[in-house]
Amino acid sequence: MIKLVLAEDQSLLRGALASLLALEADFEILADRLDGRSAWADIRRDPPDILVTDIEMPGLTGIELAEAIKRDGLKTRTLIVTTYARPGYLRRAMEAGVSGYLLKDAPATELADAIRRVASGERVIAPELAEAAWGEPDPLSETERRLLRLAESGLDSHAIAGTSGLARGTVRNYLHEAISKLGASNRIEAARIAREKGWL
Amino acid sequence: MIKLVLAEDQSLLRGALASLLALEADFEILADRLDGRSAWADIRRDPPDILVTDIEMPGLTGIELAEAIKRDGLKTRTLIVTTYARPGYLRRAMEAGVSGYLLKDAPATELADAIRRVASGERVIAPELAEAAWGEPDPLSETERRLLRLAESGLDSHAIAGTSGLARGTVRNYLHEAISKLGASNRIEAARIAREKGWL
DNA sequence: TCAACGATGTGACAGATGTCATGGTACTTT
DNA sequence: AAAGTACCATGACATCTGTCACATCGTTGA
Repeated sequence: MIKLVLAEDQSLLRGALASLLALEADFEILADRLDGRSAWADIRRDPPDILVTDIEMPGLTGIELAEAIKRDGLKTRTLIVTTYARPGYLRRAMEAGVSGYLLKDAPATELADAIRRVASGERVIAPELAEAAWGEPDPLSETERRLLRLAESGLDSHAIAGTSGLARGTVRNYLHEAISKLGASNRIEAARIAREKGWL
Repeated sequence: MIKLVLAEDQSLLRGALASLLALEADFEILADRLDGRSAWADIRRDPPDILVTDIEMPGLTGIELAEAIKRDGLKTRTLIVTTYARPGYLRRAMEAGVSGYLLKDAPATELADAIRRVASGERVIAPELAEAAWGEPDPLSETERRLLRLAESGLDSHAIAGTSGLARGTVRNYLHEAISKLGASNRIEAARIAREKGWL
């Protein structure tokens, strides 16, 4: 019997998956949660064999859950199920020691199969991503990432300086660095590129 | 027997919903499609009672499907199921004559219920949105919307002028209009606001 | 200790952007 | 016919942005 915990913030999908997986004779669903923090409480109390989780959730992200599991040395293996085919996400997930990374574009029938394979110790990566995993590494520094995020929301250099405690000129220097690293021609394009690659 | 067509581009969700709905004794799923165009072919050939559809899909959007159904006078009633709680989307959906608008945050059990209510002639709107429906109307002209979309991707005024066949100064005037209508302080913030409200 | 390095900051300049006044055309409404 | 309402355009100006050279300061490694 493979014991599962589900973490997914889209209720419709979570409910549908829970019903569907519950139909499989060899699965037992211990809990389904819509945020990372309550899922973590469940996992800690009674570690399941497999955690099936989204990445972007309120509270803790799926990747942070995987890191916590690794840190505490729990037996639980993590299977990420996400919308985003972004190399940066996959890279961070691998570093966090996840055992599987599927896309929500995958056919539903593949999920049960992937869960069984992960449970038996295999590693499952969405084929679309298998190669991209070894794509370019994230070139951004933490500061550049932080400022790019602020710029993305429409703040100007002065406002960014205010909220980040830097000088106006320094902000422009960092954004300039980000722009040139990403081959963009302005901060907007830079933010778009970084987001597409999963670096934001 | 309620005949259904499903249109949803996330295969995992589509598959899970199809399996789940197929379990209901009074539902019959005629087709499940991942793009608007092939769903439209199915609907035209043999109009179902209900179309359950996402909004953002390749080919045709769910709203465009609803418009096509209305235009051709088919008996099919449309139930939108989307991630986006944006007043603008809801407004456009209502204008297209949809019978229901649910969020993917809704519990899975609500979907079958909503389908039955729509089939019996009721109108079902996600409660979170019932009020927002009467929110501010979209203040943007088509041109402003178009240029805002281009600006959002990081093109500068010159590039936008090139791809849209306008003069550089005209582009800035339109963006200025959009910025002031939306109470933003630059084009980036304007694009963000418009997107959040569902006007982009 | 000293050099190297990274994070932060300044000043200057060209070019892009936001703002405003102004004017033209075409289409609709009254 | 007159007024109103998009739409398209130009010119001018202040401000913001992107770029670059250079300076400061603290930490780290040799």
